[in-house]
Amino acid sequence: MSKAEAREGKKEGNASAEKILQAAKELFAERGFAAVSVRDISERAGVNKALLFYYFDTKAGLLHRILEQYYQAHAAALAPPASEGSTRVRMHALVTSYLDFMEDHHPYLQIVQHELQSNTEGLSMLRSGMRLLFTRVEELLGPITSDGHLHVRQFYISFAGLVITYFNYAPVLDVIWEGDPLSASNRRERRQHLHWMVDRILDGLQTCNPDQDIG
Amino acid sequence: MSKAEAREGKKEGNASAEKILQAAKELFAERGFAAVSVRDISERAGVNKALLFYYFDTKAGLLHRILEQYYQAHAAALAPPASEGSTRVRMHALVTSYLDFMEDHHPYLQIVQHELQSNTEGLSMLRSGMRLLFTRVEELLGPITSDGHLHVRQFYISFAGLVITYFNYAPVLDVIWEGDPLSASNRRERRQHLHWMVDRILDGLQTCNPDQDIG
DNA sequence: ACAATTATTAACCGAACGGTCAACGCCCGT
DNA sequence: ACGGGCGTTGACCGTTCGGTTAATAATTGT
Repeated sequence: MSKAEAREGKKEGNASAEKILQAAKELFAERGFAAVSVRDISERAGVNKALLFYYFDTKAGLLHRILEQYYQAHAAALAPPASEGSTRVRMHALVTSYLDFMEDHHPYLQIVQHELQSNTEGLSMLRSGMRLLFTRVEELLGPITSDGHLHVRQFYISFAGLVITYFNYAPVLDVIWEGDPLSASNRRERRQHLHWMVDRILDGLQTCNPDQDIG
Repeated sequence: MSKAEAREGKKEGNASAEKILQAAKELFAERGFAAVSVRDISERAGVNKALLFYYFDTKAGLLHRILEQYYQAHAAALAPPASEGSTRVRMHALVTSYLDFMEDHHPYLQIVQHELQSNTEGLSMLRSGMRLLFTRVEELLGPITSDGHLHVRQFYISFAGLVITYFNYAPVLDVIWEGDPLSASNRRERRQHLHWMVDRILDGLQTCNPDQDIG
């Protein structure tokens, strides 16, 4: 066990460590892991550069810690808030909580997107986070899809894509949208559209077989 | 006009320049712009490092050139292949050609995703590329959506998200899929699902008003 | 009060970075 | 045969990188 790992356990809530984490979250999201230097982070956090290595062994260790926190929070946010109600109601609740988390943790998606392209060890964490959401969708859709679990994975990645892409492409959507795509009214419009999409998909699942051949 | 810009015009098809472009495409896609050094690129291309600055003024200029090529190719790929047929048929054709391009130009999406997070000038190119695809979707869906152009932008980003996300998350989908998500059979399964989604959405557009309030 | 532990700092390190430059081989028109 | 571009090279430059270290300030247990 390294010094920094031991430090994590004891002094989790240290003020300087928190400032470093916050600064690193922002910078990794803005420019990506490789484009951010430890000097950048320490300067924004207002602490000495060496402190970063005191609390987190390496620059990569800092990212690791950040992703860990986010995945934990994401898993908690997707914990069954109301396991009552119809599949349709629970599906809408799932999408809503997914959207809420994205809006409340803006750097999260950007860091994940960056991590997706650089083949680091962080991908294994992403996998386990994904598995959780997949399980939830499987619970909801598995019983009602025509051939059970075979196609749930398709719906899973489709739902995730519908939610994620809007935030992912927000920096360049301003040419199509009026004003900031992340403004309150535009986020509301997006929410309405997504819930409409969920309903159309669930309608289709109840009346059709997704196994048709089109081309 | 810089030396390298002049060079681009004259000796576009130079063998060494092409080797550099190819190596850079691969590496930028694998690790992202910031994580790749010009030494990495020149080594994979098998040429001297200084040649990179001879043909492209800077490392950023090289990325610029690559994106330029890809956007040109993407625009061409989405050119109206068959403007005949019903909205439904043309919509399926659009999704098909989008999928084709993604499968044929693997580094493209990865480079774009990286560019999306780093606020470089390259974003303006991304915007113009986006506008083209949006115009196409607008032609197809505008006339049949209940309140015209107001919601087309929502469908646009939704369709794009459905197509893109699968490739974007491919590196971590292997835990949910069996085998490589990019294998021929798995790509075929994804295509079928997407065409089914398109049909369900078009069904909904013809019978419903997307303006309902759900929350 | 004081020793021990913890937190913080400035100075420093070798390596790698993007980029420059003078020179060299090579082909080609004359 | 030879002079002039073009393509190519290795050696070099200043800067910045992630990371270390020894010393010091602050806090804590007794």
